[in-house]
Amino acid sequence: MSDAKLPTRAEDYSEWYNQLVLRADLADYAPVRGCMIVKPYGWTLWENIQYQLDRRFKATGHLNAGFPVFIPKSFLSKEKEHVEGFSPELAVVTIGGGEELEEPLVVRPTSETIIGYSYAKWVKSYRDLPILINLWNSVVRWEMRTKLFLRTAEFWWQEGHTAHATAEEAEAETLQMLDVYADFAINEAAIPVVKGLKTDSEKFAGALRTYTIEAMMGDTKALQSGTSHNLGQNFAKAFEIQYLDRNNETQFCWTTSWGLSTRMIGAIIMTHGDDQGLIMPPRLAPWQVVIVPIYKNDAERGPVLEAVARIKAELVDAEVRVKVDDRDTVSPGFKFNDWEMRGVPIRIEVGPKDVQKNSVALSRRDRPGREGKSFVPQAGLAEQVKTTLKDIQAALLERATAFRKANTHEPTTYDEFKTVVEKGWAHVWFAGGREEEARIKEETKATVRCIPLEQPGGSGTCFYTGQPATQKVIFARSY
RNA sequence: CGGGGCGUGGCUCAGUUUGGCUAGAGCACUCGGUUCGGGACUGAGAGGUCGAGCGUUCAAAUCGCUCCGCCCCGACCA
Repeated sequence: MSDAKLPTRAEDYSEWYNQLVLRADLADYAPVRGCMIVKPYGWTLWENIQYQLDRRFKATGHLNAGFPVFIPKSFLSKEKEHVEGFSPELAVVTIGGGEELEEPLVVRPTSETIIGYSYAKWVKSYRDLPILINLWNSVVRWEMRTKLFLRTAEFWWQEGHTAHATAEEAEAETLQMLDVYADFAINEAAIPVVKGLKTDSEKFAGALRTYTIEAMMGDTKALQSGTSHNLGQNFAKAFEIQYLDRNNETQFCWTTSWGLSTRMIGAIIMTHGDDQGLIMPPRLAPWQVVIVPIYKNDAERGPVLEAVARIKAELVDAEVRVKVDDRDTVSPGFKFNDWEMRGVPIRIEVGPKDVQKNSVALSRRDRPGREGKSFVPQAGLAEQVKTTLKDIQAALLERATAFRKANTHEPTTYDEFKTVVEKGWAHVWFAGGREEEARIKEETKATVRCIPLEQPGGSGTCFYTGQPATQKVIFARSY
């Protein structure tokens, strides 16, 4: 497991990340190029993410459904931009049951097309609308360069697909789900995000508009952490999703789609992790508390384990997710480092002295070393733990927000801009288009992450073209 | 697909330049003993077609050719 120190983030951020994912036991490499195996500890985190998203989807009227992993190849071609966007990264099945297939099947890279096919069958009348469906599944995109959780050939996600009678409704849905993502990121994952609109060159293939939540990672690069697309009538027209309105006139639907993936796990790692390892936000942590029993001999062992069992039961009653590390084969010191690597928010040590004094040692993962360690009475421990978990959750969000603020700059010239995007975000007035974006990317590796929904108002001078600009955008290097 | 690097026990690597003894080390693993409040110590043990194939040679991890795989950098991306 964890036998030595991680490289520090300053030494080699990429290597820090790679080793952490493996050593925190989140995931492993698969025998298939670019694919990953999500291990139980990582999958439990994903389940907690799923639960928090799913309850929000349900609360906004969506239901889950299952759709096929195979999509007829011809479906992909029906929407022009969509096929252009996805063709290069498709996995295609040409043989089934030993026979060459009449029509090759694409392993779904996303389900807009097969959804379009189905919705066209299901929608006849304005009374059938809206359709509000979400899918929990995995999709495959044959990526050139992969990195665990951030970009793999197969990844797990949810994809919501809705169909509406009007453009206004579709836009409202798109923005509502963007809000759901932002609320989830901020309040569950403790990751501050910027809600914004993607530029044309960054939007989803086939969408009218793409909205995004963008987060700053520990190396100041940006990570697109969730997207919500207003598909307009593009897919409705390609798949003939039509209905009769109140006036008995045929209309095309307006559709949306929105997704958030296991990439969020990468975001959690890179937002909160430190040189000791992971720091799990308490609300999503697989284990919120780990209890390490400490004893020298059999005489001490009994009473200690008895106290541990009692404390565990109290925490479980208080609905705290708690793990007792009763491994006899490794030392307490090893366990401390191991669980710090894995990011458990609170560690409780129970030793002979604690048994005598009815106390425990309680350590907060967000404050390493002595500073985060205190000795607290066993009486009222459950309440103390719940309060501390809330504190940690708040502290993580606060720290990440301060970090983002400290690394977001407002350059006004291209020279300043070039320096700034080496090590942070640039929040700038911008009047350029596709061509300017491409040139800036070429020269600085930075791209427009989004046009934030929250705008200062007024106008300014574009840092690049010198033209008057009416909006500020965020430029950054990204994953 | 272009440029660079690397393939030796589970992992990290030494050995390859200059071919030559039974292919080594550390970590991890198994069994025993002592330990246990910040990554324990010790004794014994198990584990290797040296990425694959062909060739050169008395002799190949080591030299040559071919292939395969992985990593890094670029072009593409939730």
